Amino acid sequence: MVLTKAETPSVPQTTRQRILQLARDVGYQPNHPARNLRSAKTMTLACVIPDITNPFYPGLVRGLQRMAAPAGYDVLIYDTDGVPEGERRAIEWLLQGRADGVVATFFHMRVPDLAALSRHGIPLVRLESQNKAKGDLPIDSVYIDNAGAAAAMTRFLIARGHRKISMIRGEFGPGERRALGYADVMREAGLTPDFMVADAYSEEAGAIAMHRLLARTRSRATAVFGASDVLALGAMEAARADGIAVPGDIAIVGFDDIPAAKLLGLTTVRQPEFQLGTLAAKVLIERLKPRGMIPPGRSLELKYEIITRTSA
Amino acid sequence: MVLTKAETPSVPQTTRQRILQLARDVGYQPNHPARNLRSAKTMTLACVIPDITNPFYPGLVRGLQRMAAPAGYDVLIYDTDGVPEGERRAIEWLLQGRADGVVATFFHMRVPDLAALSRHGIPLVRLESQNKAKGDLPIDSVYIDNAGAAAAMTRFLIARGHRKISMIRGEFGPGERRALGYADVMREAGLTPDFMVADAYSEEAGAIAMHRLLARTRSRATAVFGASDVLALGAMEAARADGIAVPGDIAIVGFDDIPAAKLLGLTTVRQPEFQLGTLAAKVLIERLKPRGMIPPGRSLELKYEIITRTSA
DNA sequence: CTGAAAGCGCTTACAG
DNA sequence: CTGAAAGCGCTTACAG
Repeated sequence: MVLTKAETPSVPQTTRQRILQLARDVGYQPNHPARNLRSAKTMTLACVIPDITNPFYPGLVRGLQRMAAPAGYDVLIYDTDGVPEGERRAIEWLLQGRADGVVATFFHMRVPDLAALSRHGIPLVRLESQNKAKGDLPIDSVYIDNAGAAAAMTRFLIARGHRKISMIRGEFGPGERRALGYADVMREAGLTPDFMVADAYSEEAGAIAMHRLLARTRSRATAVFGASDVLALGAMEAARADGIAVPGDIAIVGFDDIPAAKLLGLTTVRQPEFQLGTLAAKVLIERLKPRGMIPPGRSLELKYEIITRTSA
Repeated sequence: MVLTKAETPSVPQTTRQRILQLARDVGYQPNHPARNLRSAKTMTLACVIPDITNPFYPGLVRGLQRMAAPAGYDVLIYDTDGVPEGERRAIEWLLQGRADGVVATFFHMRVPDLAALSRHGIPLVRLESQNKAKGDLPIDSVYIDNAGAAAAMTRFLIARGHRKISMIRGEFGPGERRALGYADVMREAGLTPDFMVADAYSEEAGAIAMHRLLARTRSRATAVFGASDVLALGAMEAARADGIAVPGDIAIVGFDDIPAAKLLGLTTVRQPEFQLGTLAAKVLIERLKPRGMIPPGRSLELKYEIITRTSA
């Protein structure tokens, strides 16, 4: 009792101190699994992302940890590779009760796929805007306005005089909404959206897409918008390999503002990844507190920022 | 029984199928915490690192996951910030039984600090060479020869005609052995080792150290060896900011070969981080298998490689 | 080989 | 307010 309660009026102070001292001497540590079973809590948060190797995510993870650790939560990482199979596997493991709550980026799973988590009482914070009906599932969202940010960046390029702007995008994930924002602004300006789809959010995929873009003989773009920094950086490398000057011959911009973007002078959209992490964790931990009724899912939007550097 | 055993000779095939189908229909998932308590296993591996935000570590984590997931293990991340307090906290949490085994990089903890883990039956794989006496603790090591690699890189710079070579190093962690390798070769060549200590393995710290180096009026170095890529990249940025050309005015080399090193043409030492991760996980999982006696700690060394690019 | 019982180490709800 | 008992959901060792 002395060990569990913060205060114990009935036990004399000296006895209390003796017990605590003894526990320390003997190296007593409460057994985590036993505690978990009895209290039906794992004190673990899961973070489901495509790939920790993408420099955007480590900052997010640190943000999660910053809030999780003081609250006593561990942080588990599941990489899905942005692939349906990977996302399904993550959900399945979570359904076994490996974590109390989840912060996740899903490229493929839709609300029906995620309903199982809610049914099992595992709250979910998504790192993307809830497109539409999440039914009345208590799923929260923490995100930036991807479409709006892509639109702003496209407007920036147009203002700089670019007319032929191509976007290198991933087929799934955040690239979808970014493509929307880009296409809208292009059409508004009387220009034609032009997409080159990369099959992953990796430098290699970005480089391949860029090579394909550069191989076109006529009507070549004067600016390329990478739907993520990793894609844009791959494109820069491809340009350099082909002897094309950036921004001299072609402008390149990205999205995310990963650390390497600064080093390479990439003009990009800054997402506050650390803040996204802390906020997501906060919302999740709040929801994990025992309470009467389950509040409806909230949507929390954070601000993005256009960072102008030398690549455009 | 049908649910736990892979085969059940006594139960008719049709009945077996019916049971399994029913379990699936009903969405049965074994309860993880209960299983953990009873079997005294958490089926999670912990990864203790200074900072997931340092681009060297995500690759390592992926390597761990690659081996861990198929074996049914989750991967937990603890960031210590390379600070004694952070490392102690990680050990304390692990002592509560939050993971079955640990892969770790400790900057400060020494064998006596780690003995508690062994006493609690939690195996540890360290990502650095065991300097000396680990007693007879069954602690494994997976690493590259940091001193040897730094020596090789220093020889490379000397062969290129450099005489005044400074090293920007972190005070603790892998920088210690790298500094040793560098200093040995310098002295052998009749040159004077020169250190600038950065107070973290971050770009900012690297840039500050570089500015200090560049501020020297006389006997300025012609080459700078960053004890890690992040430090070297910070130094490159500082040089650029000061209008110093790389490699024209000063050569810069690093250590790790993080993804950004390639993009920026940094000459560096390649560490096979993914392979370090898979190997560490393999060793750990092997040790976690129930068996009679506890084998002594093993030391496994992987190969490094000097990657020549344009910065030197 | 099978099935029923014990028990992992806690926390929580409950009787005193 | 306190202390002893029940029980979380499994797995494992054991009797039949």
